[in-house]
Amino acid sequence: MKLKQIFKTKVNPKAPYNFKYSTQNPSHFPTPTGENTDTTMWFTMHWNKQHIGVRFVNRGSVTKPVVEVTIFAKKSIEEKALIKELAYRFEWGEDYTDFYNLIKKNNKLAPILKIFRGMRLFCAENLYDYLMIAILLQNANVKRTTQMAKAMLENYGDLLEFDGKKLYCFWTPEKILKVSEEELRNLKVGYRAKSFLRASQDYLKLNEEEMRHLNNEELKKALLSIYGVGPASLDYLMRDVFHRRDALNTIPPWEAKIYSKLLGMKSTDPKQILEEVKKRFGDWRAVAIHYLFMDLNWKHKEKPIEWFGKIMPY
DNA sequence: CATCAGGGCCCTG
DNA sequence: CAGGGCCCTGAT
Repeated sequence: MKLKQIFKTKVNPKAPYNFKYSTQNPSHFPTPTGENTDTTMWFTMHWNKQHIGVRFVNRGSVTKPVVEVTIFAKKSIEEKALIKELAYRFEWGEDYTDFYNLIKKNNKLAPILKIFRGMRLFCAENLYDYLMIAILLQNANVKRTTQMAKAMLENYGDLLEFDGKKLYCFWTPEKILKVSEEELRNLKVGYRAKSFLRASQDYLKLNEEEMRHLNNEELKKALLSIYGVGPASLDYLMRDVFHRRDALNTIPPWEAKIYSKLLGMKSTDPKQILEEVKKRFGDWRAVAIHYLFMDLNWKHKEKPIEWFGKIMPY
């Protein structure tokens, strides 16, 4: 479906804000729901029962941040509420001063701030979309995840046309619940067919807006009540969708190998690594690991790092 | 060529 | 709490 421009405005994220590193993540598997350059980002979302297209253009600098936001849709949209939502998802108002103070003397993190100061932990997706992504990631490598995501989007997503781009919008829970498990299985998503359906049912009982105000324990309980969400997906959801800085409590084996190297540790035991990360970074540990992990991924993208390529073959 | 570990979660014992 | 089953990929 073709969308038209509804409004264009400028926002000022709290400085320092690094547009490039706060709008793209080289570790993510490729999805046809968004596109990036270093200065522009396009993506799709659902908002007030509408499909919308979003474009960000960097019009400022790290110390004087300006993001031009253009919204495409069919019908009118209330500007203020949508900008507030985007500010939440992209952390435009967040203050990382305490984190920067905490790592001032850290020999691994302090040096990379020269490049990454002003990077935020953004998440373009809402809870439902990210839930579907979490299920796509389970028990699958990047190749398989990408293939399943493509099949699902082509069959149940909506193709939006705006600003010369054609990008898919995720399916809605209502839409997917009308599809049979067998039909989903035909897309080679395996047992995840059941997870998509049951997670969609569970999601409809929740209120994402209210969940943002829950404390960690309450939020954790609510998320674990969703079928298909276990300890690993929980950390991702808490960190990305709900911006909890301390959402690092279970480390999968392959991540343990990476963090061990990044932190200069001998052990690759997930438990020991978690203890060390807690000791060094406390309640900022999810952010700290994100900074280290992004540094690694960007370096790998520019010039492949052998040991990392072996663990993470994208 | 066949086999089988690995990955994250649910469910049963 | 341990362990089987789900569904594929990729290493052996």
